[in-house]
Amino acid sequence: MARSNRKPEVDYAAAAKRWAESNSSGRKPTMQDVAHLAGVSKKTISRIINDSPSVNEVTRRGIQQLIREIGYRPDPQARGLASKRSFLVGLITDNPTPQYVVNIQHGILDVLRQTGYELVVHPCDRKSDSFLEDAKRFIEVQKLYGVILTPSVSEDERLAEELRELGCAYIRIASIALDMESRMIVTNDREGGKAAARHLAKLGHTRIACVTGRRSFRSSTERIAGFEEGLAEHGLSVLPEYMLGGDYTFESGLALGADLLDLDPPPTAVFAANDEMAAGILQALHVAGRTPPDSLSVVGFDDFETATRVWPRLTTARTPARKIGRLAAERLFEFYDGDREIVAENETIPELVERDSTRRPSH
Amino acid sequence: MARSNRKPEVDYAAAAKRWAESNSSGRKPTMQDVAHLAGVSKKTISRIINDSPSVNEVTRRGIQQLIREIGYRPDPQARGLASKRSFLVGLITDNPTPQYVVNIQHGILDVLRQTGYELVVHPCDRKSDSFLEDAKRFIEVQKLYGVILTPSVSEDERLAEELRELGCAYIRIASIALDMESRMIVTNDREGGKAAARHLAKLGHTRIACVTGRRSFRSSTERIAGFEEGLAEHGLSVLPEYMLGGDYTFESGLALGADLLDLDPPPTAVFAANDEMAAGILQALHVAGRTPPDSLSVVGFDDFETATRVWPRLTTARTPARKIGRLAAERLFEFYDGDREIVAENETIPELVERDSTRRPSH
DNA sequence: CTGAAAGCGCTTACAG
DNA sequence: CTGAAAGCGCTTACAG
Repeated sequence: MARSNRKPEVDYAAAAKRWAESNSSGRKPTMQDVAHLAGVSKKTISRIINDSPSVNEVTRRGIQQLIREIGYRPDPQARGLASKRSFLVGLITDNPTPQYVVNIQHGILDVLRQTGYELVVHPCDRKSDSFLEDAKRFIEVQKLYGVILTPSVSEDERLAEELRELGCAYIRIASIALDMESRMIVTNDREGGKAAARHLAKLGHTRIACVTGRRSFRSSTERIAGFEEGLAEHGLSVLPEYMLGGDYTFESGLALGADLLDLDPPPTAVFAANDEMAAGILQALHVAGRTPPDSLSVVGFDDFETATRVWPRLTTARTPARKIGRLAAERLFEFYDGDREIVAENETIPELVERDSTRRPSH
Repeated sequence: MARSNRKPEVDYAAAAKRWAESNSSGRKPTMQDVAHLAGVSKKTISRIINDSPSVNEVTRRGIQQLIREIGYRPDPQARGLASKRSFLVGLITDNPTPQYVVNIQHGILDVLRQTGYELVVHPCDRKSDSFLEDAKRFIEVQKLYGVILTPSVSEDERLAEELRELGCAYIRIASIALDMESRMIVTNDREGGKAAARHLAKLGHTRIACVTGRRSFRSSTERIAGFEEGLAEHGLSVLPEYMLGGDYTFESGLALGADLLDLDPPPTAVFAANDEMAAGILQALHVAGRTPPDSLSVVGFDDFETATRVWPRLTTARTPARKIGRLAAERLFEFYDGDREIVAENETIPELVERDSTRRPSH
């Protein structure tokens, strides 16, 4: 049984067996137990679970095996207390679209799973007076490992500033770069707007309306700006009176959809800055007895469930929310690892999905 | 400055001032600091933050004020480490409807906000081999204060058993009582099904179809059973060949909606066990060139966003998800407080919302 | 590459 | 009603 390496003194398999036999009570092993069984100090076990490079390779392998066999799980609370940093990732959102939020969550969890980190959700109201204070307390008290921010909280400069002061890693998901590359996932909504415009222009539309989100939402201004750029490529533009201001809700789409019908001459197509408003426009048409896309083509943005539930099914620019969540989480961990090179993507491009809500203008 | 009570020895306001002056570095106060300033032991501070009754009232008031003034926040990690219980509530879900999940989350957070507890989300796949093991590790490693389970994981007896063995408080949200009262929030889907049946019967429908969810989903069997009970009150029933088996997805509704059109004689109304399938049926009708509810009335279940996005807007039985989440969280904390009397509701009744997808049969 | 000592900020168990 | 001591399970900072 000659070993090819030194350090044959410790038989880790036997140690595991010893533990199993002496632990009839089913007590969970602690770092102390592992250290004792392996004949090393706690510090060495600590180095191993923290992936410190300075541990003898043979020792490391053996102890990793031992850890697996006896089912040792480091206590996140103890680690947190000692290191002043928890194993929790915070997701701060103020986005009202459940489909977006849940998909982002799933994307983040795709990365967190099996890492020992958990996701703590924190919806908030950015307009509340205590917003900043609440967020600060949440981050500080929980000693979050890092935070992921979705639009529109991601656009809040004061919150980003606060995070930096607290020394908390964060990733901002937004339609344009608002921060250093290592802290951004950019969704490039402008390109999605462009794609929507090109699609309508190619179908032959010329009298085209827009329903925007609030001006304070960067995603909306980007989507609309992209749309206008795309139209301009074809020598087209949106007349000022065809530019209607919504707020990303279905209800605003429903109300503005009715307004759209009163426009003279009527537009033959409309681009809504998100699917919820596009769905509202479709419903307004149904209420008025129209059968879209007969007299009006409608393009949305996001491609969440709503897009395929409505009739006709929406042509829309897709926001790949789950992927965005995944990228954000990957970047968060790279950021913190510091020296590892950043290789993950940090940008997504919306892709236009053509369905039944758009067709050539009928005349 | 005579005080009406003994214990005038400690001037807490002065103590707070002293802290503010001596703490120019901005260090967060710890329990030790508070104890020192108040001239008591840590144990007394501990009693106060844990609402222990055995503290002198005057002392308690003064120290609570002191705590507020110097901004002391107990460290959840340290508390967790010492007490072997974290300040985290887990939400274990395997429900694919984002609108449900997000609303439940919001309901739970309505209760958790300002308590210091945080919500950790844990979507899972109940069919996975490692499901039970994963859940166990999550609960154990994080030392969760408690867990809230939504359908269908809430229906898993092995998981409930596991939770009991781990000594972890839990609340099951389900359509019927599956556990002791203190561990259940019952949604009574059966009543919703009944209401749907009565509505259709009153409109004069007699040839009525059903689209069910999977038989393994209790909510579906309850909804359908309630529906049949409601019909029976009016001497009606669903013919076996009018009973179609879906799986709660939009896609299954779309496929079965097409099948519905081939039935001879055709039904004049259909009850789908959730909105997603009802939306699928509506779309199948549109695809076939029908204009519901002309030839077919459709009733759904849930009243999530989808219900009002589709055309015609769905008549449906409402699942008050946010309220359900709130009740579950309230119950979770009562359960743990032990001796407090349980007064919160533990049951919700779906309410029928009448919209445009149902009308009298046309003949 | 490895370890001994001290400490993170609380609670527990006990004593009075 | 209150407190002194020990300990929860780790990491840090230092030393070698």
